[in-house]
Amino acid sequence: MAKIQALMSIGAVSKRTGCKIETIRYYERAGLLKPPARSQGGHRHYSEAALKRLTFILRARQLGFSLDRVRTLLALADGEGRTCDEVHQITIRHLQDVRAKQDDLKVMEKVLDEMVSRCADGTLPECPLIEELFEVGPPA
Amino acid sequence: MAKIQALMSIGAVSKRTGCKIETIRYYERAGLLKPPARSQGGHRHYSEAALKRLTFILRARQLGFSLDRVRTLLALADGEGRTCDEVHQITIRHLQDVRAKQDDLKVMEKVLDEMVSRCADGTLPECPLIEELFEVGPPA
DNA sequence: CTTGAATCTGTAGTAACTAAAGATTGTATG
DNA sequence: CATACAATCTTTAGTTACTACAGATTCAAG
Repeated sequence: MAKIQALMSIGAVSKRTGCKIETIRYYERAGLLKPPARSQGGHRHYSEAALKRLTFILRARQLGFSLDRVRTLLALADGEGRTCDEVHQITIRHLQDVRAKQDDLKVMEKVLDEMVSRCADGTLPECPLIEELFEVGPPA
Repeated sequence: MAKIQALMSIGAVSKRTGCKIETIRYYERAGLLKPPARSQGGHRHYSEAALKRLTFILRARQLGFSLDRVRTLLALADGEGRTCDEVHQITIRHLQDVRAKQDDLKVMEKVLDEMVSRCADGTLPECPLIEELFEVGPPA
């Protein structure tokens, strides 16, 4: 009673997901994708389920989850006892990380913007930008 | 007519800059810091100028410049023909990168925030967060 | 002079891939 | 069926910016 499944080559999966072949193999090595069926010659053949799993990984990566967190997320999705609570926790924590990163970048942006405007045209022989970076004290 | 200079050990430089010893040596290997003077026994001795240079690197890194860009910046600072213009260009480009990264993070934040609020309490047996990530179409 | 802290070099590990070499397999066509 | 060529295979090394050892010296204080 096994379901009839159309299996895909790694190239086909790559095309359908936009994920490079090497990366797919890398995810397998990294334990995120289960080792797929093989042809007699050893070529990988993927099921639709495997493709879905890869999509999950790709989506999570797009959202900035580390591979390690993706691994955890997948483990939760795999295990029966998925309470949703842990997933919730991980996502919240990640959201906090994303916000913290934004704050860092905002600070960078501000300083850079000030530096650039202080040196608006780039025609001076001495460079205020460089001087600023060389200053020993804290940034203006 | 050489200037009298108080030389510092690598540990002293580390303490004054907050940069780890290994990182200082790494910057030397990476060609960002010039090989310093050595004692007879081979220990590094740094001048104030070297410390300033390290400060420059650290400051630029804090602002998110890649080591490669820092290298370029230092080369410009070193060379006589520093018009400031190139420095200006690099900084502007970097500022654009910083802004682009912020935009990416904003998108992530939005999606994550929506996901979390859709799954507010984490008490459900099935997890909307997980389901969402498994969806094959584009994210909501 | 002796100890203990500091430093030395060199290698390997981290994250998340990417690339390339060289061998093998799969498949389309004559 | 033969053959050519594309696709895939494994393994290894490169990337970025460090960090962390191990084992050998060297420095500085008492």
